[in-house]
Amino acid sequence: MAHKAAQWPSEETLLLWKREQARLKARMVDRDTEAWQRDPTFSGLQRVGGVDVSFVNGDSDRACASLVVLSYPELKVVYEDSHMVHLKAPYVSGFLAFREVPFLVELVQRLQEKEPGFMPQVLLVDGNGVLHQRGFGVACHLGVLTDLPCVGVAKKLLQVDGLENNSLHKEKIMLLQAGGDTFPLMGNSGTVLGMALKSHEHSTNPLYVSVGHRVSLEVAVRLTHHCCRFRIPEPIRQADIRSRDYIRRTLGHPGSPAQRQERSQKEQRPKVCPKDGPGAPADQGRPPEDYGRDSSTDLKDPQPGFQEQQKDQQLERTEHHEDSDLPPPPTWVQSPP
DNA sequence: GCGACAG
DNA sequence: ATCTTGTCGC
Repeated sequence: MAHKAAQWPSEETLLLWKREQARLKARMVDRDTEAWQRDPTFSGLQRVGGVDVSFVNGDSDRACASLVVLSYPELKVVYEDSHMVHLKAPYVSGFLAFREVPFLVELVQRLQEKEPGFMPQVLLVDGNGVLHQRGFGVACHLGVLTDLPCVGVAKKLLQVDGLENNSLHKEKIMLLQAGGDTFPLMGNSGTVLGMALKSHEHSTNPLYVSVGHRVSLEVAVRLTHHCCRFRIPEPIRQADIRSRDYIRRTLGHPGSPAQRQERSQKEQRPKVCPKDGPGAPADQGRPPEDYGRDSSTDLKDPQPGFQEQQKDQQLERTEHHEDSDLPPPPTWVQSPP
């Protein structure tokens, strides 16, 4: 009995969600607040985090949430925490945070409690920041709730405030030459909501970078670019790779009975090396029901459009084997600062 | 009915 | 987000 699939939120729920976004938005800071952000070389920046949530096949509510921390500028993984979760809210464009953010916050809290020395100085988030229907995407949401500097990095343009992925936009993309090239995403309001970034020399489709929290757009873009070994910034890419890997190791392949060894949620190994697995503290057993917001399901159809995206991904596949392998990993590879 | 739709 | 093999290119 899989937990029932979430249903489409009621209008009332959507109203509450919008109100929550407006409330939290008042706390968002859209400028640089850290010393390293002012430095041309980001001197002082040592840890960059990345978060992602990967899903289980057809299950609309089972997923693996991952938080990784990479050293900067080496971009080596120094901390990892992957964790199976039960999603309670459906995906609704404009409300991604209500689906994923509770689990991302939990990952940050676990890090704060167990290895505060590994707390990232900035977090790259898979999704938008202020480039959003109401100027408060998941990167802003996570940033405000954790008070960590956050950058929104989306792979597709969210068409809001007059922004359109039309022929004009595609022309601008074609004009991007070298990795690091950008063009501003100006909404009808005249505000620059974000930047399209050619993140890699051989990358066709740009990334859409926007401010999440406690960072300027300029720094957000420069940092994102400096984190790209491939099209997707390494912190997000590693979080994605490891969360997907965790699912494959834990659930095995759907069609093979040999992999029936399903570890239930107890098996979640937090991180640090002490061979003595601390197991689950005691927090994930009973989530407060008054999550307030939840419900409903929804799935999107893939659109038969561009085939270029796969080109970039293939480029990554051909070379990512250098670090994609991780046995039952000891989470971090460096000594605490 | 048609188009849009971060992850 | 997820489903998947081969294929082309350096």
